[in-house]
Order: sequence, then structure tokens, then C-alpha cells
Amino acid sequence: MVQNPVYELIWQVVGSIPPGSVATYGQVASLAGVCGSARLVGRCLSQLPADTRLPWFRVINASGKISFPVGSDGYIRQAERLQKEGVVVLNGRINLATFRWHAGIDC
DNA sequence: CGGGTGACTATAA
DNA sequence: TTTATAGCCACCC
Repeated sequence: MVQNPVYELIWQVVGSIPPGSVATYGQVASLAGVCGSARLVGRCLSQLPADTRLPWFRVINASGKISFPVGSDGYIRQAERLQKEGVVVLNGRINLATFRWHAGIDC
């Protein structure tokens, strides 16, 4: 059950990230209208069910890396899915060319 | 109410 | 480039 209506918005934003592209937590937060609450996005994603259809793997941190310890289960799953989508992941870092995704950012 | 935590971020050294 | 610090916000005890 979700008490915070912002979660719905966050899910919507995450779901609107085009295949082959990625966005940062802060970016998603801004698009969801909660600029500055990147942690909220991370928390939101952490609550997603394992069988969710949401492309949570297209969300990474501002450093352009996967926000999981290298070698962890989550890291492996995310890196694998990203590469499957055509995103280049090298040493945990995402190719800057992948950040081409832009959307109306209201902050 | 206070303190700790985390799939964050910006800034400084 | 990498760490260290401080700010951030919702949630849990």
C-alpha cells in the first residue's frame, strides 16, 4: 500500500524512460515534482516487486554508475538488463552518450 | 519527539 | 580520480 501519492508519479516517470537510455535518481525526482528528493526515488524503487514491469534498471545515480555494490545481486541484474537494452556498462559506469534522454524538467 | 538508515547529490580537498 | 562531509527526505524503531 502506498500512502505517498508521489510514488505513482515516480513510477510513471520511470516507465517513460525510453529503451536504451537511462536517467538519474535526481532526474526522476525532478520530473515527478519532488526535486531534491532523489532518495525518495531510490526508496520507491527498492519497494518494487521482483516481477515488476517497471524499467527500474534504467535509473542510476548522478555519478553515472549503478547504485549497487559491484558484484551484488542487484548490480548484476541491473547491468545485465541494461546491456540487453543496448546500454554500454563499463566498470559499473554508463556511457555518457546514453544520457541523451531529455524531458521537460520542472524544478 | 529523537536517532538511525538508505537503489542520492553537490561540493571541497 | 577518489574520499570526506554535509544536506537531503521518507521511513522505522
